[in-house]
Amino acid sequence: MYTQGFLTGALSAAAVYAIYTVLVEGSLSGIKQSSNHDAEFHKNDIASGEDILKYGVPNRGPALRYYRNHILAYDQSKRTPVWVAEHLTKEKLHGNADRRKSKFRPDPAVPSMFSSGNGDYLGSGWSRGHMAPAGDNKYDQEAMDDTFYLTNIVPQDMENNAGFWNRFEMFCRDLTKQFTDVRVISGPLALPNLEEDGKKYVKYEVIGDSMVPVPTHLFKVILTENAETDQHSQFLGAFIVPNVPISSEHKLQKFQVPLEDLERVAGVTFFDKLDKGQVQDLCSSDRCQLIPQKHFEMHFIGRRMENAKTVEELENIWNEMKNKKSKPTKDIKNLYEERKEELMPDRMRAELK
DNA sequence: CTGTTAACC
DNA sequence: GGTTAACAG
Repeated sequence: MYTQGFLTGALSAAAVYAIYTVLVEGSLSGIKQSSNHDAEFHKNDIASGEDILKYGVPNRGPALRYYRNHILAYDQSKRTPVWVAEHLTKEKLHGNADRRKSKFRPDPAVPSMFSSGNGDYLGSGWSRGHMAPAGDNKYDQEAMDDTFYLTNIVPQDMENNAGFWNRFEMFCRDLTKQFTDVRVISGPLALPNLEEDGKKYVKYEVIGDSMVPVPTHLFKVILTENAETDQHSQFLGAFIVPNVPISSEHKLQKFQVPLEDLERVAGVTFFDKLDKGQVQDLCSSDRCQLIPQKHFEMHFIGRRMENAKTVEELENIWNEMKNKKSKPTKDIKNLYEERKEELMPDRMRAELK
């Protein structure tokens, strides 16, 4: 397609035909055409793989790696995953696994020359973004620990990671409330950019001594189904999100793309064995709503209030929120009053009486 | 929840 | 270096 476009754009139709006849038919130079009659000759001419690969195949391709609760294809030349697949269920989202007990570290199974290190990310300006989220593995500490291997990590914009992408991951988890099975495949992309000279270039920063590529975009493919009900209704959505801060004004659907478009740029097909004819659009019926930014903020303000150790700290959180002009919800206000009462020293309480 | 940085032994 | 505490979206 590209070749044809290039040729017809640069040359006349007659010239194109001339080139065609030279290359394919060999009519002008008298080159003997190869035909099906020669097939046997070529067949015998094929070298034996045993000979060529006597000393093994180059071990540089994407390799499948299996962990407790996710599987990924790892690109050793980029020190990042190509894709990471996981299976979300309600059960896996509940438990006592604590991310504070986990540490980012290289997967010991990956040769160090093909692995990134924490030092690559330190001071780089980019955060270590999980592809399989830690929060999807509350049921098991070791499964959560697995997600902290750097094989599962890509350089990600901090605000994107903590904000939009975070809410995107929450959205995936919330889907388990409607569906028994949620399958998610995530990964980095390096997409071409149209530059001033009118040409497209793939350009990305690399960080640290390992030169870890900073993806221009991240993708997710989500497939949901209900095993319990007889209806085979499955829903699928593919998304490409730029690796930059994304304001809460943007809806998730803005980043939805046809699955094939993603597959084309990712160089991978997803859910190959799925009968796509039966599958419906995940985002139909208004199903692709991220949790509202306000609820998102209030959730963490609530957590901070619960952890506040002094009245001053509590007041600071309260005032900080007010300064941001985000009005507290009723729950937050109740929590504030509650904590205030709890943290109030006995003597102060006595003085009030 | 998502993370980083600074300080410490 | 590994762990802890404080901080930020």
